Amino acid sequence: MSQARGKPPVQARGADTRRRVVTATSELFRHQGFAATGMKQIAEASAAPFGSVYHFFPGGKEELGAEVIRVSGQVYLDLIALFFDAADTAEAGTRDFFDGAAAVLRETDYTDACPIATVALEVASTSETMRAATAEVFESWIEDLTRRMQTAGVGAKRARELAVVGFSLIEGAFILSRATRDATHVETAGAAMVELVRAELERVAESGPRVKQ
Amino acid sequence: MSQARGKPPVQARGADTRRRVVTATSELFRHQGFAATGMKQIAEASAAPFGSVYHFFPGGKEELGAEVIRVSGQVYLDLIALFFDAADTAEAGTRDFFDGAAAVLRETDYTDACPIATVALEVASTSETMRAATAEVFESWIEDLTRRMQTAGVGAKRARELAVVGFSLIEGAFILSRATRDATHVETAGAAMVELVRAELERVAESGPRVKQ
DNA sequence: GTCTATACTTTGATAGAC
DNA sequence: GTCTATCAAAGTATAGAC
Repeated sequence: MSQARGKPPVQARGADTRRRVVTATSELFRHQGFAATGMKQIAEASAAPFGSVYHFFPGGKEELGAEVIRVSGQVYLDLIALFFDAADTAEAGTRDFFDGAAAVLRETDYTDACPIATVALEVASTSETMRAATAEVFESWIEDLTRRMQTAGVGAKRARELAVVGFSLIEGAFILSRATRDATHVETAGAAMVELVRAELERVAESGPRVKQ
Repeated sequence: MSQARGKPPVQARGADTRRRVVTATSELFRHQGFAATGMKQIAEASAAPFGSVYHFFPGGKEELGAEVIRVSGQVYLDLIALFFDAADTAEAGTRDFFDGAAAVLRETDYTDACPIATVALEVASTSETMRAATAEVFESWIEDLTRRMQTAGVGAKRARELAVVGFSLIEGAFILSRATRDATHVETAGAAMVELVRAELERVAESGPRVKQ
């Protein structure tokens, strides 16, 4: 995009390699975590020369890791948008998102849950730069969910509480479902979240119109 | 326990070494996870000779890991009992447990949350024996919480749902709080759980007595 | 930008003296 | 049961030819 005209696309292939490295690393992180993933394994999975990995990420594993966290965070943000924008209400969006997550979990043999939760726990007390990256991503999710709740009519403070609760429910249920290989836990957590959202919207519907009159 | 009588306590000192290895490994796992923890680091932290680690755990890192998961699970089960048995109601026990967890998180600079969550995510798709160990531990927690809810008067099905929701809330909030270094998330999740328990107990109080009359 | 070779460290694990 | 020495393999990272 930034090289739309003028400069020749000398980095066309390189940019593609970089993207492949990030994508492959993201999958490896989600599947086996940060510490268990080696740079050689990353190069192999990316179908990229080993040297290229360090060419694009001179900071090594930590720089690559932080980048992967940010990109994965954006992808998940887009996924949230996909579900909630397609739904008629915040309640329906919540339900569809949890049910969709449970379905994906089953389809992928319980490997495909949160792309960065494993890494987040691994680096929380061991790498300040990566920890900060996970914190930024999680905050962006919480803020997005908060905005959606507010749009649905929920007050700012309560909207953020619901966002934190929704995040916690799905992340915690992911842990339980992956460990037990039983996706119904995600559905149970989803049902609880849907009920919380429904109750809140009902409360808003009762007190909100009163103000408008 | 299996050598309560007959055999002399020839392994008295050895048993102590073994215990130190398990305890030290548990702390290392909680702090930095499974893959990032080395056997040599374990020996050093345990103040045990390297060879002794393999003497007690011939199966290597995986056998030691599974043992650590089980022991940590039991310790946490005792912690649940400590809080809930001291509380007058299930609602109070829930509140105290979440608030206590938040306090510990702050006191330990956000390292001391769930002892096995990091490992559980790491091994979920990479080690069947360790995955099974985490599943067993999580199930024991869920069952314990379910029983406590039932004792408080909640029906079996709903009691298990609340247990799953409580587990998910605290585990998910742990991820968020460790990443952002902000323990209020655990308190927010706790408040939501307390409200769910309170509402359920209220429902039971309204419909339950009717049966008894 | 690509790719190979290599430096250096650390890993999990084993053998064997004590 | 303790402790040291050692192994082969894998880890991260770098240098340098192309």
